[in-house]
Amino acid sequence: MTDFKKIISHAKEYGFVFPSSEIYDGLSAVYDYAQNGAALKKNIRDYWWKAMVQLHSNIVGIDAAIFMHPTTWKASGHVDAFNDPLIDNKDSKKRYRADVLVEDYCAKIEVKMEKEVKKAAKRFGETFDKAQFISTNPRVVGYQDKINAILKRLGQSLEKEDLADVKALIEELEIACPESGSRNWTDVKQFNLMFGTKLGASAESAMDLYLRPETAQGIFVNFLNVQKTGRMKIPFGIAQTGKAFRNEIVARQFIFRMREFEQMEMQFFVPPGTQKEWYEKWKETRLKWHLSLGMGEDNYRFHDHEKLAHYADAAADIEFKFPFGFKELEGIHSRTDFDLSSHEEFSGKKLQYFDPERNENYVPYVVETSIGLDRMFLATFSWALREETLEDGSQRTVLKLPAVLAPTKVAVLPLVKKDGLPDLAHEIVDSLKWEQAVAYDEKDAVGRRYRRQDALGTPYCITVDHQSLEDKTVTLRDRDSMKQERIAIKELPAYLDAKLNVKHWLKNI
RNA sequence: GCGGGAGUAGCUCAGUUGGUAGAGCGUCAGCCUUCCAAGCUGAAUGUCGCCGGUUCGAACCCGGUCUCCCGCUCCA
Repeated sequence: MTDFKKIISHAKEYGFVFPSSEIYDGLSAVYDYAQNGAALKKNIRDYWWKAMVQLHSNIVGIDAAIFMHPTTWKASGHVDAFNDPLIDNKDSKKRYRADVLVEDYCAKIEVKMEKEVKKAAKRFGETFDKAQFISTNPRVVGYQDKINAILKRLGQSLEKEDLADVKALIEELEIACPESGSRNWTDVKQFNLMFGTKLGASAESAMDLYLRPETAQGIFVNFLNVQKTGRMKIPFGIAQTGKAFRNEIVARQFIFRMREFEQMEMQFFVPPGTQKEWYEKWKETRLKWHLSLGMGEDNYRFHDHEKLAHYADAAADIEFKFPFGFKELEGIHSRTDFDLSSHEEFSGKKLQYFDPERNENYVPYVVETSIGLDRMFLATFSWALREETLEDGSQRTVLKLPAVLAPTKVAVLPLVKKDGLPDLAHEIVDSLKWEQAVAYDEKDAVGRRYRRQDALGTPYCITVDHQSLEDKTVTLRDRDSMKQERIAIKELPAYLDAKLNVKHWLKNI
């Protein structure tokens, strides 16, 4: 594994990833995919789409808009979950969610209250009436009233977005930083992780909108449309790739966490009660997809969530060993019927499926697979980049991308640029370009051209020499082994197809 | 958001006590034709991140600002 800085500069130098608007000093946590990066990204996307949509007769793909009706985000829980009031402690420099600080404070009172109840239980023994005690003991009632008052005030302040009062509450309760014990707080600031924008050109008639923070909701709101028009029978899936946007407080680590990013998602709709087995099945299926690329079993691991999001009854990540450690690459979530039920509630429309086998209507349960395309790009790119020391002691930089994903599959190189070799090379380019991404290069010594293609991740180089003119054969050089073999020009399409066709890569999935 | 470090050619980096910029690699053109970078000749490319200040004079000193990296924090 190469060091992270090297990866970033290689991505820039060889036309994979550029900082956005670089001539204006860039834009924080926004990057552009360049000529080779866009090709690699597209190949990853296609590889996913083929595995998920094309190879599954019961999964279809859609492309929902980035803008959605604002109520969508109320139903999904994002308006609440992605809106955090945060406060910093000036001494410890730690940041907390202001509401959590207050809630933790209440939890402490509750602990005291329980102690009181336990003590009483001991004292009264058999005759202890717990409910009676809680509702009549003045000290316990006092605790309860206090908790209720605090939470009520917190709720109201958050509702009104009265952040000054949230701070006042923290100060009045004399809540101290758990780390430093200090009560030296900053003001409470509201962080909204969703990007807001306006629909409508004139200010008065404009409607507040959000750029979608996840693509999943575009699938949920279309659930019934797809089910009916596609005559889909449960279990079935809807897949989608597309951009999502999050106003991360800290977005960093190159393209790992960007404010604008692309997701590849599939929501799989199943009968209630069967979600657990489908969850396990998709965990396994998705891991197989990753392993099919040959980037090493040891570089992946599952991480099961202890703490679950508001919509999930089970969740796991597939983590990949990035240059900065194991990090989330893909999530598999059992989302229950939370989303569809919530959309039913907010829209007043039924989002149910009639199951002829069960002879009943129900809101399906959902198992989601969600992978970050940019993260997959970074995983692939960082895994592939190597500095190799060869047997003769010389060095080479090589990008060992899985061949099926490489931006350029074949480079055709005339050994020298005379004697008609370029003409034959161009003929070969023209014959191959319908099936493969092909490059042509005649500049510099052929060894140097091999190294150039190595750095770009091109898996095969075809060299046209003088013998080629006589017997219509060329040499074919393999990027990883650097070995060459002589092959007839007319055999090239079949040879390349055997190495590069997606079906050979995905056959075990 | 806090703390630390850094921004000079496409990349990696020099640049002395302030005197208006260099190297290596890469790129381009040509020569040479040789199957694994670093042969020869020539060339292009910089408002020294940006703005302001001090100074006769700023890549260098001062202030501000933007961006990137590391750690903390936050997030799925």
